[in-house]
Amino acid sequence: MHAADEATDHVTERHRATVARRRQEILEATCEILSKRGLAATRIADVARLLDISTGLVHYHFATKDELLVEAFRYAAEAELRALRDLAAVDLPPRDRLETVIAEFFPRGEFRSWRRWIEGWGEALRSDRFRVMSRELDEAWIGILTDTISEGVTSGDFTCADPRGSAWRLSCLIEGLAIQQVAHGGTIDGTEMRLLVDVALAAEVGSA
Amino acid sequence: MHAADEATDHVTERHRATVARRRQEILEATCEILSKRGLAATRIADVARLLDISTGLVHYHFATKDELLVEAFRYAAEAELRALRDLAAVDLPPRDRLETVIAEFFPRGEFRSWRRWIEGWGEALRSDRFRVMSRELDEAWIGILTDTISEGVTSGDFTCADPRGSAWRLSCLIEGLAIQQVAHGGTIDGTEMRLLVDVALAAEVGSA
DNA sequence: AGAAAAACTGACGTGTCAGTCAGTTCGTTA
DNA sequence: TAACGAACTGACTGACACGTCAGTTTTTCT
Repeated sequence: MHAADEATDHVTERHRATVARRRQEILEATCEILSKRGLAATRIADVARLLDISTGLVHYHFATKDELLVEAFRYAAEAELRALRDLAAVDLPPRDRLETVIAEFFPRGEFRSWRRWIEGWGEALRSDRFRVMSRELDEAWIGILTDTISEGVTSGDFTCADPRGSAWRLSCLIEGLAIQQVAHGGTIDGTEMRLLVDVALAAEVGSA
Repeated sequence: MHAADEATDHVTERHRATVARRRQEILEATCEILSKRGLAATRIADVARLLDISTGLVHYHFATKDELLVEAFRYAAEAELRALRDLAAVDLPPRDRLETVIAEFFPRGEFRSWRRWIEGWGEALRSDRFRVMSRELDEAWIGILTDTISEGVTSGDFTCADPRGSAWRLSCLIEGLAIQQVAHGGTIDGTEMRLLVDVALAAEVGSA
């Protein structure tokens, strides 16, 4: 049991939360179980136990398990997206901003986020709701990356004929590398991965 | 129900197959169910029904469901790898050979293979057996790609400082794009994807 | 205070499936 | 042709987990 990481203290004030508060608690707990046990092995009973509430209460807030999972997934992904947007809005030279955004996207620590995404893709193969959500969020991320590159082109810091194409290539490259690191484990480590991306980055937007 | 695609006629000679033959039949049937219903929804009863045999017989050949799934996955992946090796061994100019190998790797048709891989990565997050297998096979593919590029460098057809690095980048790029196409569906189509890869390809090994 | 609504419980119904096992059929060998 | 073992059956079980529901506790409204 590793203690606080992405720490959100569940077991807040005892009893009788508002709907909004409870929903959020349940979503956060679900994300925690989700990244620990995985999508297939996540049970409503696990979520309930983590919050020390009844399984009935989970169903009181979320009609079906599928609804709970989609909502939890979206909850986590939107938080990440907000963080990314904030980083992209910081007032820094284009190259530093691009660097910051990419660093944030890179797999780190326990890979909680990437584990979720990898399982999400699998789920998206069958579930319309998952596919639509996963796609929307991924496009939002590509959008941020495209804008960051475009601004660098405008300011003259980058040389790039097709910012959107470059954004797609960089994004997909990082996704592929993340799979190697997170799912396959150890084939490629963080440093080597960073090196591979930096070469591509130089080819896409020109070197510093 | 679409009829023959990747056609292998199950329901061969009735009754009393040899162990080897039966195992193979079961593996092929499992692959079929796997790409139709997905990993999580694949039941031993489905496999049995497809072959018109009892569930007991499936367990007679494969002790546990997990064993069946790993073996089926490996069975399919090794077949693909053999096909890829054959293509890489064909006597063609380096650039054509690289083109052929990459084209084979690209998502096509119903994406059966890619669907399997995407689900396999999810499974690899939890199962050691899946992780090891998935990683081995992916490395084998990288090996083929690296060799193909290296030979082109030796022959003077390609300009590439780091064939292995380029192979990793190209492979990961295609994986990422495959996810977009197969899991997200429609964000990017085959033509656009091909274009994105061609630009990267030119950057990695020089243009024709 | 009393009533009504909201938040919550926990036991239970129900369906599902992996895996078991005692027994049957078939091919092979002696 | 008898015996033996490999291939195979299909009914059964044990466990599990989603979702329901009748009832309980707490809060809010009048």
